[in-house]
Amino acid sequence: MPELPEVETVVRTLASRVAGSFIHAVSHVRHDMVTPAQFDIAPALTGRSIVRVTRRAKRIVFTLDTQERFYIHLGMTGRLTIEAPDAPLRKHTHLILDLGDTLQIRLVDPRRFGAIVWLGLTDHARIGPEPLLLSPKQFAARLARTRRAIKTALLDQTVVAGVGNIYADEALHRARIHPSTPACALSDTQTRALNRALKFVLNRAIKAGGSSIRDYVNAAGERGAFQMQHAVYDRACEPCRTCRETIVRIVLGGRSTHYCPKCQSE
DNA sequence: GTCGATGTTATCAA
DNA sequence: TTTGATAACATCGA
Repeated sequence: MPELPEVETVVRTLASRVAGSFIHAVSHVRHDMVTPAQFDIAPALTGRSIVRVTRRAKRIVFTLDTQERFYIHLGMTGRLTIEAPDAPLRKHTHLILDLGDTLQIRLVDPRRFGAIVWLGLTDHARIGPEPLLLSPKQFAARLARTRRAIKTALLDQTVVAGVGNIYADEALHRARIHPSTPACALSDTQTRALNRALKFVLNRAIKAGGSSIRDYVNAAGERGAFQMQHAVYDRACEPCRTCRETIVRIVLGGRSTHYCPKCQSE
């Protein structure tokens, strides 16, 4: 579900409501979703205040009054929502932060591919740069280092951090690049086009509140609308919105990949 | 009931 | 070192 635009939307809908809040209690902790493995997250959070909520790649980062931090990753099916304490408990609720009489933050994640990661005062492990802040030159240099298919390289979080299956396909279509092209074989013109396309698509998706294909909702429980604007993702066998050619679905690096054979010829 | 698919990523082996 | 395959999991639809 959640790639950079979805996570950004969750952060935006969450931050203003919970920044400055005191954490009264922590419950429903699913301990096998917590990293480090034996870390007891509840006492670390209880009695702290949330100073701010920010995004790094697909991670929702909470900074506490102690300057310690933790982040939540939503995996494929995670939802992080603001709820009233008396709201019915959804199945697969794996964390509840009690922020007072009227406010809770709840993590619901059926597949449990998400994670609750305590950082403390340490930094994030090494992941790639934010795609929205990346210069064409930096972008080209990172892509030149790998021979994998460009689609696969875009999904590698150490190359750029935050792009997932939807926005990789969408950006490649916009840049008119075939997803199987080796990353290191892209021309200067192509890497520049892809850099621009990636930023354009991500910014557009953020404006639309993200893509809701199935589970994704923002912190207020609302769906995104960007799926209405998808050029190729989840549109196999449908006509390309640019040229009317039929969109094709293939599997690349184990992930379904959608492209237009005419706009994105090899 | 079975099979294959789903927006992610850590881990392992070649 | 790099990269491809697999597993972690629940749910839905054919």
